[in-house]
Amino acid sequence: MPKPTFLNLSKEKQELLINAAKKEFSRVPLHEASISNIIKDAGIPRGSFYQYFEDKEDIFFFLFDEDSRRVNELFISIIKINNGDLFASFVDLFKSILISFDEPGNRQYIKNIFLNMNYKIEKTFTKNFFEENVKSHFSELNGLLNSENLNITSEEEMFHILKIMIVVMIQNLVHVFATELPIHEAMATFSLEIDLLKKGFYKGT
Amino acid sequence: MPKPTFLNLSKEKQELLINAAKKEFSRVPLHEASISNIIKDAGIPRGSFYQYFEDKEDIFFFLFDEDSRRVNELFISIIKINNGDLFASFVDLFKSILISFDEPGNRQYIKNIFLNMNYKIEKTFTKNFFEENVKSHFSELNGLLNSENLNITSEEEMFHILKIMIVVMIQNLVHVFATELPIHEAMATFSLEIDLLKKGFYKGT
DNA sequence: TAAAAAAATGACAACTTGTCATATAGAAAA
DNA sequence: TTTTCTATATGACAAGTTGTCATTTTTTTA
Repeated sequence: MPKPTFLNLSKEKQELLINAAKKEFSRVPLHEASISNIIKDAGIPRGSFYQYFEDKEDIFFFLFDEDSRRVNELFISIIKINNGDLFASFVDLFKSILISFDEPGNRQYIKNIFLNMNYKIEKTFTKNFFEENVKSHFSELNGLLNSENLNITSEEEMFHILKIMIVVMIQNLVHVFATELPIHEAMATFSLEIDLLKKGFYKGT
Repeated sequence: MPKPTFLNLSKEKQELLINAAKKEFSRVPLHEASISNIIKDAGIPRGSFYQYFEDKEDIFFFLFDEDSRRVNELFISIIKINNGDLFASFVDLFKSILISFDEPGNRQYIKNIFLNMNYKIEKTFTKNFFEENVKSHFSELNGLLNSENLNITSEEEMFHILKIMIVVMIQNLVHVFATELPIHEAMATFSLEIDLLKKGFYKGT
């Protein structure tokens, strides 16, 4: 979380820093990013940076939390369009993220994030779907989704299904960003895996 | 990959370095690890380190590749015990890994790895199950697994099922290591997710 | 035993990072 | 409008890091 001092800054100065940070996080992943580069690019003195943020993780997660919140909003709207169809919604979300990857300024930034998707980053990404502080939010999601055709007996199972869908989607995204797989191939693979999840791995005899 | 010079070293000197590295990777995750600490602990001059390894990633993956190879061997033996039952085997593997986590020297080392499980680490872990250079190995796995009761129509689907099972297992492991969840609770959660995967998310109407 | 190749060594330049004493600006009080 | 107090800005600095490379030492080869 940025310190209050940062929030008191003018929008312009805030953006100056944000842009410099995004540029650095596009160049290299978080753990290789250099605060020196960010302040040089933003043209602010070193001491000021530490007046605004704890460290580079702090500014990184400030950016990323915003990004993942946007993805979540997108997901909510996609679910509505699909009348609560969980599977169709994930396929659409997947495609939307792939398309945004092809937008000019995003490519390296997104790639650096996904190829270094560790616990903390994944948790930030996922918590906007349903966690602790957002518990009420999970209910919102739960209300939007059509669970009629889902093979579940409790809300807990619904939670685990979502968890699995998300991790499978993330894994597919990582794979795409790592191998620069064309969109249509990525879509085919992801759809195949979603189908497997739908029908189940086990064939009762 | 270590340089030839390292492999020419006596086993004792190799272990000296390996142990120092493992100690450092137990203290902090890879990206925070310091070569200075490793060489100080091993009592070798700085230049020597670079004679043996490219950088800290190099020695990290030398260790981790060995670790994940051991896990794979374990997995193979577990499958045999379970007569090729994919689901039972994953549950057993999950439990084995949890138990090894409770062994003294391992705890922090394993935790640091799983909480920073990025693409490269996951790929190293996974490749020993079935990838490119080990393609023949996937066939071995494929031969061991009992696919009679699996809901698949091709070897490709089998590959995707394995991929999903692994990523779900990893996600559960990460969760356990992050929250210090007791083994029995972890087992319950993982079993529940495996059951969901078995029966499928979609209820045909 | 002399020459050539391989390995060991540690000082060094070129970076990092986070801190802190000091300077400056802004707001509140007198 | 001064004075006082508080918040912010600043950049030099200590303490650390990394990878390199000229030299020395050891081992092989001829």
